[in-house]
Amino acid sequence: MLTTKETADIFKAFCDENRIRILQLLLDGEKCACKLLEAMNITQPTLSHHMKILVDSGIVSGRKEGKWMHYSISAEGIRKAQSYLSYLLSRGKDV
Amino acid sequence: MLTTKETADIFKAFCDENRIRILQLLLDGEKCACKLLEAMNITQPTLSHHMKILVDSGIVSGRKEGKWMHYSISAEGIRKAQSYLSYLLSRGKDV
DNA sequence: ATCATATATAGAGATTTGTCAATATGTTTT
DNA sequence: AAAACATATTGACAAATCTCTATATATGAT
Repeated sequence: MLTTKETADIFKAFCDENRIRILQLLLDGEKCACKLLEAMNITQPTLSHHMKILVDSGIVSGRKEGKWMHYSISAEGIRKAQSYLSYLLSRGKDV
Repeated sequence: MLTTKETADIFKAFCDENRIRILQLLLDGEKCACKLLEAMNITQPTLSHHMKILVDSGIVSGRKEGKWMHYSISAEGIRKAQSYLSYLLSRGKDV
C-alpha cells in the first residue's frame, strides 16, 4: 500500500504537458534522450529535469549505454498507477 | 482521444496530497463537503478549491441538495484515467 | 592528454499552484 | 425580512514547479 505522498508523486509524472508528450514519444518503444530532445521544443536541461521526474516516479525506466541514455515506458510503473485507480473504482459508487 | 492538455488535467486531480486524502475519504461513499472539511486540516475555501479541481477533472462528481454539496468518486472519470494508462501499456515495452 | 559529444546539475527568474482571510452567494429557518 | 448556515469566489501571499543559461561530469575518439 502506498502513502499519500507516494501516490501523489506517481501521478505527478502525468500532470505536465511536456511529460505527456514525452510518454507519447516513448509509445513506439525505447528512445535515446537525444531523440526526445530533437522532437520537443525544450532545452536539454529541461528535458533532463522531466526525465528525472518520470524515472523517479517509476513510470519510465532509463538504461545507460555509453554516453547515451535510453528511456522507455515501464510497465511496472504504469501498473502501480493502474492499481491505485482500480482501488478507487473497487469501492467508488456512482455512474 | 484526449489532447495533451486534457490528459495532463485529468491527472492533475491526483497529484496533490490533500486531493488524495479527499479521495480516500470518498472511498466509502458519497460525503458532504462539511464532513470532508471536518476530517481534513484545511480551511473551507481551500477545500472548495480542491473540490473544484476534482470535479472539473471528472474524477469526482458533485450533487447539490439544499445547502449541502455531496461529493462522490465518479467511476466514469476514473475509467478515463485508466484507459489512458492502458493505452500506454498496450504498446510500452519493458518489464 | 585533449577534444567532442551526451547528459546531469546548479542557480536564477518566471509561472503556476496551494493556502488563507475576507466576502459574496444561495438556502433554510424563524 | 432577517438571521443562520453551507459553500463559492476574490485577492494576496507563500511555496512549488518549470524553464532557461552556465557549468560540471562522463564517455568515446583523435
